[in-house]
Amino acid sequence: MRILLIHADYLKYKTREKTRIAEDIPEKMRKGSFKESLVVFTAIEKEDETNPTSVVENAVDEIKRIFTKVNAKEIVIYPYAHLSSSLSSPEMAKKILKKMETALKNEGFKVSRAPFGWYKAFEISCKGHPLSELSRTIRAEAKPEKAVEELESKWFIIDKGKLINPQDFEFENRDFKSLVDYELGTLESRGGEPPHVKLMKEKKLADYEPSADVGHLRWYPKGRLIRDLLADYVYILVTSQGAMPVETPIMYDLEDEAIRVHAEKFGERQYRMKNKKELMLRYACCFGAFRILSDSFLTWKNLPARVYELSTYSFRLEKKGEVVGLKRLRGFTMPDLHTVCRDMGQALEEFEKQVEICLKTSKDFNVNYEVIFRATEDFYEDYKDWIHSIVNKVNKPTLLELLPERKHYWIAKMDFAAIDYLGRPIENPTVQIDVESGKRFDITFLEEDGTDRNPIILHCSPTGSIERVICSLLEKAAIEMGEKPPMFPVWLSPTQVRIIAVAERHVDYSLKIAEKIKSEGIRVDVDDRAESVGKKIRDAAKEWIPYIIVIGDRELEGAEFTVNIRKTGAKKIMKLGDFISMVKNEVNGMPFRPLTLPMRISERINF
RNA sequence: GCCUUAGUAGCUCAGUGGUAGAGCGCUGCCUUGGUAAGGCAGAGGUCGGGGGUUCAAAUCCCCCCUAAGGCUCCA
Repeated sequence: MRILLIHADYLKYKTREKTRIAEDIPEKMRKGSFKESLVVFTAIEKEDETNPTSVVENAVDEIKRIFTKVNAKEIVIYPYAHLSSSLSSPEMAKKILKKMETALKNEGFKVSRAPFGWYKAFEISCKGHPLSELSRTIRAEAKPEKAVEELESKWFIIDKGKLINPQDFEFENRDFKSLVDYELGTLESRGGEPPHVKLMKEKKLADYEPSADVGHLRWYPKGRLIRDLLADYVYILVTSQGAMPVETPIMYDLEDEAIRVHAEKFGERQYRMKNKKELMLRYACCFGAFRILSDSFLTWKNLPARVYELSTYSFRLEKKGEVVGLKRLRGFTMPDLHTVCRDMGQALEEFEKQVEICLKTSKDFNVNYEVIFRATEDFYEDYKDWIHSIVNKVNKPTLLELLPERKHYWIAKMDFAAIDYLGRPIENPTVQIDVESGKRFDITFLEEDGTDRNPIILHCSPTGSIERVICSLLEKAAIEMGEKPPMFPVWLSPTQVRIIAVAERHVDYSLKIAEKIKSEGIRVDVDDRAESVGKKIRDAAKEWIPYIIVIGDRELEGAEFTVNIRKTGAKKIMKLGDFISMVKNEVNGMPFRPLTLPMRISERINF
């Protein structure tokens, strides 16, 4: 709180016009006139909201002290926003100002208060003696640190239906051991920059954007193409499961009680912005989805109801030192599926389906996930059999965390993590059972018996953030380097087929073949540069292109092509039709988008 | 956010007080080639930004920005 104290001969004010945040006042408060008074211009600040009682106490003490010193006759509290650039909410300000007034009255002072939120004309005559103008910053006393001991989680490994103490478990798999060590805080980190950072730049997918905030990336055409393909992938995946895509705003008004409470739980990691309103940038799609659901008329017949949004972007003000590459960003894109469930039975059924789609993404990306199931102890006791059946679906040892009590909005969740080159987990898909938000966001549905109920809500991101998916793919490639040629899955490769024209006279024919391949829904380009064949092969390999076809005199005459297949390193002589079928078979069922770069690579920008 | 380290051409880096460098990439020319770098030439720099010390600063000092590593944290 900031206050400016003026010892005045007189103060006169008159209300002119209301502002949006004006308090309702009785007629007699519309103007005021005071003599020999201590006028306290007051601005209530953001930080006062955390401990208003203590701020009021401290302010009252200070005002009392000065009042006695200057020997004034009465006190006037005058709201004056201009003393601070970090104001509290108007509601809180009104509350605190009134509390100050009451507290001072209770101590026997003659106190008046000018109305809050009005444009006022005023006239003041300052006495001009040394103590007649004073400014003070009032703070809440430092809150004694809460000595609440955090209850510790219990950790187990579920393997073939048995609970095993992690210390006694015999690990057969590097990734799972890394995950367990990381979660239990015993991971010995090898250190070093995760290799995907270099790769994302080298492959011209993405780069840091120094002119934005830390942790916001620029995406080049190839990276953008991969992002779009992944977005298409998740869209098809969730809509095939009955999800309804929506789109909601990226920023929310903190005056909304439910949003504020939900946001406070997220702590300091929010982006906030303030002009007329105080707004927060969303850190997930929950707000938008919940607002749609709470404004909808839901009945038991509608449930389960699945609402999907790809958050381009979600914002989290991660600590600077923690932001790295594609792994931890301040602006990222996350598929977010919310499922409204009638009761726990339905929630468990849906949870199971969502675990299945999370596992499917592992197959489609060809990325291994290790798995953690987290639940409160109560939930574990009540649903032990169900948990074990879910873990069975995963079909490998799974880490189990049991929380002594509910800390967050969920009572159970399953997290899937890829493991990076350095052995650290990249948290990707997740499914969570939320028992809190239904009530908090006033989401209700009409039950069969005619009563209104709050639903259970599942949160699910079937892939984790798009950036982290790409991160996992690059980290996996880095791990495989040396053993085999690193590459993306063919359906995600920006260029799927590169045609190399041996000499200039082969370019026209190369382009003709390329057009044919392109018309089959395959991304193809032509290296028409005046470079040696060796050089062009090398460059294509550096781009991790899955298939390379060289076209020279031989191909001009015959009907067969030599194809370099990256995955196996094989050189195969094929007819064009057979080649096209082979590629189509490889990308079968996966989304397709055309190449968004010039077909002739001599025309390309070197990003 | 804290501690440590770094920032020189588009990229990777050399240069420790005295004329701004190399390789790759780029542009042009020569070469028209058959499976992982053909040859020659040229362009390209506010040496991260600002301030200071000095006759003279990429180089020494201070502040800031950005990045990396570690710590801590991530419903």
